[in-house]
Formats: sequence, structure tokens, C-alpha cells
Amino acid sequence: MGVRNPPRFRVESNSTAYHFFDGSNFTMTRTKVVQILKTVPPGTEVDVRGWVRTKRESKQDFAFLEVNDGSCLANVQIVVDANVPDYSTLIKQIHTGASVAVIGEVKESLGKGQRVEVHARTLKVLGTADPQTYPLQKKGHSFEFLREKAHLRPRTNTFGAIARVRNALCTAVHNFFQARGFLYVQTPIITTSDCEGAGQIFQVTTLDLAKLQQLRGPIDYGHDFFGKKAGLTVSGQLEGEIYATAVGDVYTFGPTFRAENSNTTRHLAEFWMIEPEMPFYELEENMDLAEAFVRSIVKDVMDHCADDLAFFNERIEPTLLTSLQNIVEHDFIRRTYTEAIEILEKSSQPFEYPVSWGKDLQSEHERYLTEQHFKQPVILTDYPREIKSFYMRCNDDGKTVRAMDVLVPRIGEIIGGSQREERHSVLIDRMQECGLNPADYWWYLELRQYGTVPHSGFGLGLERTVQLLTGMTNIRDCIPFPRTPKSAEF
RNA sequence: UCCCCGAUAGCUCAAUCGGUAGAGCGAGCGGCUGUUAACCGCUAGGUCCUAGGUUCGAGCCCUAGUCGGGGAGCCA
Repeated sequence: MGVRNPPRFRVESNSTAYHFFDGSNFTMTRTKVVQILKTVPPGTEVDVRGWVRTKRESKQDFAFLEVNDGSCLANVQIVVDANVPDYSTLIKQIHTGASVAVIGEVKESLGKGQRVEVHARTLKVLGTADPQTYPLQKKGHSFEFLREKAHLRPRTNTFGAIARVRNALCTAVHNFFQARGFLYVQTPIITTSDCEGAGQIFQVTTLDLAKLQQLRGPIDYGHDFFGKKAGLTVSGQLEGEIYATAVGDVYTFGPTFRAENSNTTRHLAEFWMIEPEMPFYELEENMDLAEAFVRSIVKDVMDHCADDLAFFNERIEPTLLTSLQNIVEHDFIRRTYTEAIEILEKSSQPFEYPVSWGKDLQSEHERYLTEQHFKQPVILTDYPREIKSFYMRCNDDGKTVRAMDVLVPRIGEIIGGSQREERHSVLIDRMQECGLNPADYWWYLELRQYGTVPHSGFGLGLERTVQLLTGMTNIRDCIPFPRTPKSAEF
């Protein structure tokens, strides 16, 4: 778990020794491209290893290689000339995609476009990439094409940058909560609580389905692995509440599974979610935390991935940096659902779906509020109880619950949360109102029976946050190996 | 799951009214060059998604299917 702020190690100027701040040392010969470009002084001999992005070959016995190793967006330019042993043989073997190891000297570059470059003394081709079959080329590819090459797409600029942003985001998440004394709690992936109230469940079974099909009778889950029907988690919230009402502020950070047949740019069947849960928090503190959280992680990623975000701003979404800056610098707007309905009703916007109190807001309504009306993130609260989950705390008006949704431009809902219903009898009533059987939630109810406290929490979708941070429009490009209906190849 | 759109060279795409399959990039070869999305010339490269159908003739029209994309719903 990356809870410590980078840099975590220091590199000697000859860049062969790593001295970790925790006291450990080891030597390795490889110098990462990011170090060559940013810290290694000219005159240093380095051992660079990576994948060739382009080769620009002169027939007069020298060539330029652009080598990338994923340590940063930029490539390092390698100058190879006839003094390198086996020059003409080796250079013929190298095309886009080949892996190479180069030992050479860092020099200030004569050409434009880079501060330094590496003049090769020796060149080794670790692996060739046949240009007739290697799918990636110098030119850009469509994201649809690259999705079918998920094993190779991290070798592209865009997907390398996404990987670094995602990593920085995960670190920022842990940093935020660890700095505030939250405990990182692991909630189960496999659950038997059939009805967590959030969507379709992937069933987990060791029963022989082919055999069951022949038997045709009712299925006896007593013979299944767990002795009852089991599935993959759709949320760690209920278990998070257990720890929140025992050890204090907690957060979960793990995979979540929804078996919905969703085919959109915002949904995955397997995605990662961060779910903090805090005792003694009422909705206002919950909102304060959610807002501080979003702004903190955005700022951290802007600080640590400046080059990558500049790339996204230039190539993917021209409003990216200003919209992120906007999030960091301005307070989020806070309105109730009822106020939002009034705004929407007064607007002259021609909505496809009519606006009326009691109906859930459509995507177009949410987008209007955050993109057109307020032009910044909005937190909406106190939704009608009919359209929200059973565990949300009922307001005294009898009509609304203490729910909150955080809406951001371009994405829509990025956080959903609430103050939880901590009153035992009210919760039972709400379960029955929602058609749930309280007996199925016996342990959840006991949290209210014994030492109940007001508490709150929310869930943030990791991949939607990656969308927010990168401007990538399709969520399938924001996770290394997306799972969607009819698609789980890699 | 519903609505709309698409599938043609390795990639991105074009092909007029149903009449011989095209370009750019990439690749190979040659030229030129401290180059940098290099540049110039030549060459090779096609089961037009699949299966039926209509027609003298289908990349193009019709039917079914597969896969992909966008939008909606569900939500994070």
C-alpha cells in the first residue's frame, strides 16, 4: 500500500545505486528513462532498457531510436552510429515495438526537441517485433482497436499515461485517508448477503451446472460450497459499517462487481470503489469529507502527473486542466434535491425527460446542473425516499432521506453517499417499505440494537475518477482489463 | 435490456445511380537528412464481418446473425 509520499528513493548521479529511505539498498544497472530526462547529468554512463517507439534511420550509418520504458510519457532519444558493434545487423532488426538494452553516455542533445540524449556504446536487441504483424504502429490508433489489443495497449502513450495517473490516484486515496487516521479495511469479495440493495449479483458456485441442468429440480444450495447461495460483492458498505461502529473511521478500497447488462461509457461489470464510513458523522460532515477528498486527490494527481495531464489536455480533452483547476480551487455547490428540481423547472432547457418532484434525476438533468447552470461540482442532498436505498436516514419531513450525490462536469455522478439510518425501528420499517426481509439483515440490524451511533459514508468510483482526471470518455479505457457484457478476453 | 449507427488492405477511412477495389499512414527496396508524426520515389499488400436472398451483375439492395461504437435505463 503506497501510503508514503514519493520520492521513496534517491538515485546516485551514476544512477546505479538505489538508496531507499527506509534504509535498504540495492544496486541495479538499469536507469529509468524518467531519471535520464530529469535528473541524470550529462557525462553519465547509463544502461537504458525499454521498447522502441520509432526508429529514424539514416543510410549513412547512424540512426535515432526513441525508447520508452513507461517510467514517464516522454521517450529518450538514443543515437546509434557505426561505432556500435554489429551496427548494421542490429539496426535492421529494430522496428517499432522491439525491446532493446543500450549502454551509452548521456549527452546534451544537438538536435531540437530534447534536452539530453544517450549516445550508444553498445546496443542489444532483447526482442524483435515483426513489423508485418506487430499491431501497434507509429501513428495513432483508435481506442476501439486498442481495446482489442489490451495486452499491448499499455505500450502506447495514452495508456501508459492512464496507468501512471491511475497509480497516482490510488496513492492519493490512501494518503488522504491515512493522513486523517482512517483504517484501511478489507471487506469480502464473496458475500452471501443476497440483497445488499445495489444491483444484480454475479453468482459464485461450485455446483456442477451441467449436472443441475439434467436434474431439473429445485437447487439445494445446502450442497454448494458455502452452504448457501453466494455471490460477488456489489458493495463493501454494509461490512464497512461494522468496522466504522467499532474502530472508528474506516475506508475500503477494492473491486466491486455488478452483473447488470449495462452498455455505456460509464459502467463496468468489474470496477474499483472506495467507500469510507465514519461514525458520529452526520450528512454535513459527510459532505465536507467528500468534497475535501475529491479536491485532495485531484490536486495530488495534478502535482505528480503534470506531464501526463498536459498530454491529456492537449490530445484528449482541451478543457481538462481548467476543469481540474476549477475543482481544486472552488467550493462545491450544495443544494437539496428539491432546490435542484426548482432550478430545472425554471430553466428553459428542452429536456427529453420531464422534471417533476419525486422522479429521479436523469443524466441530462445532472449534466445541466453541473455543466451549464453551476459550471462546477454540485452536491445534491435530501432525495425523495422512494428513489433511494433502505439504509439512508429518513428526514423528519417523512418524504426525503439524507442522501448525497456529488456531480461533476463531464462524468455526472462520481460519488453517492448518505447518512445511515441508525434507528433500529425506523430501519426495520424502511426495509419492509422497500420489500426487504429484515431477517436477512440480522447482523446489520444488530449494529443498531447494540450501541448504535449516527454514522455516514459514501462511495467513489475509481474508474470514473480516472475519467475525470484524464478526460477519457470511455470507462473501458480507464481500467487495465475491462469487463463488460460479452467481453472479458484478457 | 431498448433506440440509433457501423464492419472494405496491417491501421484510419473513401468508393457517385447496383457495373473492373482506392487513398493516406504503416511495411519492403532505393534516395536524402542531427533526425524527431522526418522527407522524396518505387513495390507488395483485399474471403469487402458471416449465412442466405433479389439481380444479367451486389462492397452497395433485402432477411437473419455475430461483433463494435454512441445514446437511454440501472448506478459508482
